[in-house]
Amino acid sequence: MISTKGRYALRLMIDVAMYQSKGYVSLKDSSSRENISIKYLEQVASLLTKSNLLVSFRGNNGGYMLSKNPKDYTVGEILRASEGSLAPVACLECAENFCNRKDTCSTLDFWKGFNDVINNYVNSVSLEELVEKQKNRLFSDYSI
Amino acid sequence: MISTKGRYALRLMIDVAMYQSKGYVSLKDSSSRENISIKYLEQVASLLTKSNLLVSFRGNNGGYMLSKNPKDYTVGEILRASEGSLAPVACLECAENFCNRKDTCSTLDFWKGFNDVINNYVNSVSLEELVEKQKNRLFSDYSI
DNA sequence: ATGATATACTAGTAATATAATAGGAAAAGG
DNA sequence: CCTTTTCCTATTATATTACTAGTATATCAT
Repeated sequence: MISTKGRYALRLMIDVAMYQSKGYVSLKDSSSRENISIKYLEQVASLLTKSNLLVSFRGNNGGYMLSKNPKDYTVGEILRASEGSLAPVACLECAENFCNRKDTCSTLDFWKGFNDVINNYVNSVSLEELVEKQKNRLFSDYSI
Repeated sequence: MISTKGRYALRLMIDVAMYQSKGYVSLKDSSSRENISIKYLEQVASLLTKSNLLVSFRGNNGGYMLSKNPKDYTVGEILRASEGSLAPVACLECAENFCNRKDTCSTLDFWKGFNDVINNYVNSVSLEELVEKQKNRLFSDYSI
């Protein structure tokens, strides 16, 4: 289960991508558009900035911008920066498996396959795809 | 992240499948083979029994057996019985999405795709596959 | 300079979930 | 009747989640 950190991070990245054309996007604006507590969003933004997925600028007219083109982000890197590992079991979190059952475990291969399927999916979706979909949704919104 | 409930449930199902030829498999035996607390394994077994994935028998020479052929179980149903939903986000846990953002959410399609990928994988692996792999591992174990 | 605005960093906290442990009741067989 | 086993409920220590709060620091407009 993905926590609010990862979910908010993804929404923030999409929001920044959609509004950064006019300059740095402040959390005040993002948080009100996305209905997320600004103080909590600060912590999420901090994770993304530390991982160099966002660039921050302090002070008046400050805020955040993307560090690269939306097409060059995968959702996977955004989720891993905010959530930590997406591994379904602890023994697959880092490259080396330290579990002492690893040579006889009846389920390890299954979990490895699961881990691969998860990472293949999140790495196959780009931020750009989500941003374009959302732009189309907003432009074609003829509801009252 | 899959919790101990789901991981132990899967190992228990494999263990029962491997040893049920001689009759009901007791948790005393399974727990010592798998190095899992018997009291905790009781709770896991209870979930599987309530979902009719295991059949229990009380008293002397009692224990658990599978309710059907190993090839007719998917890992998905075992994990869902023990873990609950495997949905990556709460709004996809039940058939109807009650989230009030569902019509404008920029990330819902992504999460739906994620949910599909997860369920397709866990539903594609049968208990039999894991049991056969484990049997081969034990038979070909020439280590001291 | 000063004040408004914004991020950066650290600490605290209520609620919930996890991973057990514990005790006893009920069933079945010898 | 005694042993073995599942069944059921309660308790608990620890960790995680999802925030809230406060303060420091940077930037810009006036």
